[in-house]
Amino acid sequence: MIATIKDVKSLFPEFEPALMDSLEKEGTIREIPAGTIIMRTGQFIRSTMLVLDGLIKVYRTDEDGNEFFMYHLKPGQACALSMTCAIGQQTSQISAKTSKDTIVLQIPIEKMDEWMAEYRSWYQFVVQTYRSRFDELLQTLDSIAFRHMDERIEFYLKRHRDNLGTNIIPVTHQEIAQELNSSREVVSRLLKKLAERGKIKLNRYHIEVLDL
Amino acid sequence: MIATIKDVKSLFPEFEPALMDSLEKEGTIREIPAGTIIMRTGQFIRSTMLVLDGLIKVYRTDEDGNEFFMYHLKPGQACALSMTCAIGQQTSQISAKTSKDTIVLQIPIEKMDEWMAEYRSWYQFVVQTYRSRFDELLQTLDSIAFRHMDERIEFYLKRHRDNLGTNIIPVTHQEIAQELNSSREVVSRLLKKLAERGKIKLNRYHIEVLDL
DNA sequence: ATCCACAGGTGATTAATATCACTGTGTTAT
DNA sequence: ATAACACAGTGATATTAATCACCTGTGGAT
Repeated sequence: MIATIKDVKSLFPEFEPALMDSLEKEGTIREIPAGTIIMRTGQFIRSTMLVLDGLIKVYRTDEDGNEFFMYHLKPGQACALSMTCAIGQQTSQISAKTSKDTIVLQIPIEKMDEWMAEYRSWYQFVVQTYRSRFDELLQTLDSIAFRHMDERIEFYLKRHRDNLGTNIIPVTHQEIAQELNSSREVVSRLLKKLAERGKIKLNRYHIEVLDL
Repeated sequence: MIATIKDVKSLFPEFEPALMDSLEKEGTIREIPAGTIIMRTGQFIRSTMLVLDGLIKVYRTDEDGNEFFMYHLKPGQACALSMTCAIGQQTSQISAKTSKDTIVLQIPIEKMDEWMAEYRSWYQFVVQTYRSRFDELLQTLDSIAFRHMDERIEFYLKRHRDNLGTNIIPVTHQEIAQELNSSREVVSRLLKKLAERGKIKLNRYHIEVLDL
């Protein structure tokens, strides 16, 4: 436990000491195994989360069960879900799932509000979080609005490489297809072309990024 | 001038009196004719804006000059641009353009920050603004990710009807095509089908929404 | 050893969208 | 009045993506 509070300090170096104390007092460390669905449909959020370790995948779902990858939450980032779920969505929803074993610091939602007035560093962090989530969502929008499927797949792989911190992306063609709202066959064929151009190496259960 | 401050009161009824005073002291009323580009590419933002009257269209552009409609800003809403432009975008950018003659209250960006700590009602407004812009962007993402062009056009028309407050949408097929990143011919053909199904009525220079 | 589920490869076909070429029809400028 | 132009309609064709059908290979589970 001491160890994880130390982690908070190194992951969020800009937090002021008083805020660190409050975090230690009010926050709860939660360990979540890989593959756990943290959030599904428009369920009410009772807490906000700081990611300390691991990786969380945030995606959009529609009423027919289709999915669409939005962005990852990495250590040092906050779950921006609490800001979106408060609004009543009519058709589609947001879901979140751990991509790795993940450790989060859970903070009661009312503290989040209190601290905004109290701690300048918290305020700046929250605003920064809104901004960067918004910006990432815009990049996702760009890729789907302006790019063809092959480029979207490249973008998908780049993001995963960067966020996973490794060139080995453990993902099946089926999963990519789902998260880009395409079909496995299309993804398979386009991946093959990328492999032919030497950009990636295909393997069963994972893809190695060579040069993107 | 007195009239417009009154407008602020009725458009933002939740603002506390002290905040209203500050707004009157620090804010500048600016009148912008329809069709003015307020923001282009990632230019630095020096002020935030409250929309008092009119309508602002916010859209994304890419390096090839393609556009993509994101959402409208209506009276009573704030320009969320200030939150996105701070981040250095690499490829794409945000632009904003007045769809009607528009009146905004311009606020120096540093006040925006100061007031967050000072006025609870300002804080809540800003957070609410982030949330609703995010939510609208998600709806835009949904329509492009999960829907075909005909449904996207319907969604486009619905939004415009609601935000313009009239069934007469003054827009050419070419403009719709641009904002959905499609082509005029495709839009024309799909609009014709919508008209055949009695959902809209086509006219030169404008479209009348009948039943969507 | 056999069966089965799942990853993935591939050809054939269809659907959606984009592009090209051309037409007509009002508006505006000269 | 007429030329120039922007808006819009439409057939033909091309491209991109989705769907269908079917196949192989691999790694359990029994």
